[in-house]
Amino acid sequence: MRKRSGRGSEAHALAERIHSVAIRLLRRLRKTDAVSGLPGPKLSALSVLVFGGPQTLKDLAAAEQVRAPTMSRLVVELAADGLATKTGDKDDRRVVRIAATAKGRALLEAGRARRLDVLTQQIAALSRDERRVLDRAAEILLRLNTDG
Amino acid sequence: MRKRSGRGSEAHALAERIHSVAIRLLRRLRKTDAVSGLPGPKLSALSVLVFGGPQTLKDLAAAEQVRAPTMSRLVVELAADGLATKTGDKDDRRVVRIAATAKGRALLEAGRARRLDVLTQQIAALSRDERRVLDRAAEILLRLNTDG
DNA sequence: GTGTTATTGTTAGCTTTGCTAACTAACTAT
DNA sequence: ATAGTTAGTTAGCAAAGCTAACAATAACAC
Repeated sequence: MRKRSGRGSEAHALAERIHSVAIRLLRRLRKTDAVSGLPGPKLSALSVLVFGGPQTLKDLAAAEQVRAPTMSRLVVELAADGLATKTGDKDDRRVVRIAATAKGRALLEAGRARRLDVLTQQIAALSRDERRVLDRAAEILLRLNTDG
Repeated sequence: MRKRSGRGSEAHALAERIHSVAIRLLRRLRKTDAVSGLPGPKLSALSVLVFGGPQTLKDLAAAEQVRAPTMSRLVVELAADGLATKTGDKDDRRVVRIAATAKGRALLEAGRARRLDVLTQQIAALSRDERRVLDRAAEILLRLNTDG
């Protein structure tokens, strides 16, 4: 065990709390998957397609921090459900361009809204100051995730 | 599609960002599981045992927001690794009291530290103000999770 | 007391999502 | 041309979640 003190131990304790909160938050949200009809990872990938535009499989996998075979299967399943399309690239015939369909866009909005409904309402009930704190925290964590 | 405006849409957008950040954070942390030797959910259950003391299976499942059969299996596996023990209750012979072993306690600390090492270092590198924001955010989210 | 109901935990079997290893197809460079 | 690199897929495995069905025990009703 490494010795920790001062800022180190403080950072460690904070890391544990954030870790713990994130686990419980996602477990809670997952319970609504059955209602929304689309599990979290697919919803998340679809979201990247909708908001980030068409992507290659590689980029999509990177954006979702997942390996290529994992994303390959997710995309096959999204395509089977008519939520996304796979199109060969003209210039480089190895790559597959993946895009959300209109049905995918529609389902995304409905699905995400329902999945996040409780959380949305809870957040709406917070004070303006508390929402600002959450907003800034999300920004900071996003930065940490991307810097990697 | 429900119409959203004002505080509603703001809350919805914030909920999406938090959701997204949480997913990516945990995916990132999971990559170190192989190193720590113990996957996230087991580490998390062990943590509850260490910090919350011996528990029945039902309480442990509830604490981890997981169904009984899921926790049952996790506990069997923890016990197989010598990290936890299962003891029959004297008064009510249906219940099983689950406790962390010394080995479990030791591994918990080492494992969690390693799992959270990168995050800890990143947090330590933040400004004091940023750490305060994360701390408050964790507090708020914890409250939302528990109120649920 | 005896029969019914509720609670605790387990077993069996399914699903989803992640991985690595091994492969094909296609592009790049020497 | 030949070698190496890159994009994606396929196959097969493991972890972790679930429901349904069951056994054992406790609690309750009468």
